[in-house]
Amino acid sequence: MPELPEVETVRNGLALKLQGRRLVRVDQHRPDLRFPLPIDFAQRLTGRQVQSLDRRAKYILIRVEGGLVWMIHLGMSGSMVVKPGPAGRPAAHDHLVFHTDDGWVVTYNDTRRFGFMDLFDEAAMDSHPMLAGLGPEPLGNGFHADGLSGRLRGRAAPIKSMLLDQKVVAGLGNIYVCEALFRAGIDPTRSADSVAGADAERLVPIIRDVLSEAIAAGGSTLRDFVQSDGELGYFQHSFQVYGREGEGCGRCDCDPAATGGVKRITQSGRSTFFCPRYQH
DNA sequence: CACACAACCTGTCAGC
DNA sequence: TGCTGACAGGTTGTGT
Repeated sequence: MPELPEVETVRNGLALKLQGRRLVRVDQHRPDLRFPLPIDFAQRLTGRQVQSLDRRAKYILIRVEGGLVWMIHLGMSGSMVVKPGPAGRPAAHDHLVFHTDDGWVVTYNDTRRFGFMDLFDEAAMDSHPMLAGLGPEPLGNGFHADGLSGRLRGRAAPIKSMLLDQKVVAGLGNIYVCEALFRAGIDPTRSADSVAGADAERLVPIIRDVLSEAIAAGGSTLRDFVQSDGELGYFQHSFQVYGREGEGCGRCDCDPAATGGVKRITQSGRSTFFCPRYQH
């Protein structure tokens, strides 16, 4: 499911219901997600007030009373859905259920269990292994052409793979990398090094635009992704290449029946969608 | 060090 | 209907 826009959408929805509320009960239905949950996770969260919700890359970082940070990563299939209580029977893969003092119920569901959570002291944030070493936020001031070029220069790996690397830029995933490279007319198989310079300069604002538009649309809804309020994001209707193998790309006037349209290839084990006639 | 690939886990869909 | 294989939005760890 979730790349930066989806995680931001979830953070927003959670903030509306959780900020300032106290967690009066936490039901934990299994000891682990992708990794073991911290010792006494549910017990340590119970009774604490939620202070603020932030996002870094694809992580949701929730400050709770007592100087703790509750970290959530949704993995591929995780969701946090908020509903008015009381809670019914947990559905399949409802691994954690959080109850607020004003009667809302937040359920973490994750079929594939690639997601994970942590709970640690605020002071340990900078050195947290999942957060240290992340690249700049693509929507922040720290993301700029000079910096991006610096990280791409000398790298032989394909630009597609480099942009998926969270150390290069934090928060992009398979969909938005494909879409950004398409909009920029950059062939995903080109070496990262060859994109440093003028192409990186064009790419930076395009990445910002794609992400901003997706956030404004409430993210993309694929398969079972739902926002925390149960609404559906609709940015998937704006995809120009992702998931559109064989269709016309809409930018070049090629006839998909004759040229094959959008192509799907595999790079570093992930599907890449692109138009070989429009992207060079 | 840089890069490719398998693994983690479950579900769905296409093809036979 | 049922089986098999491919594939799915991410990240980590291993191997070359």
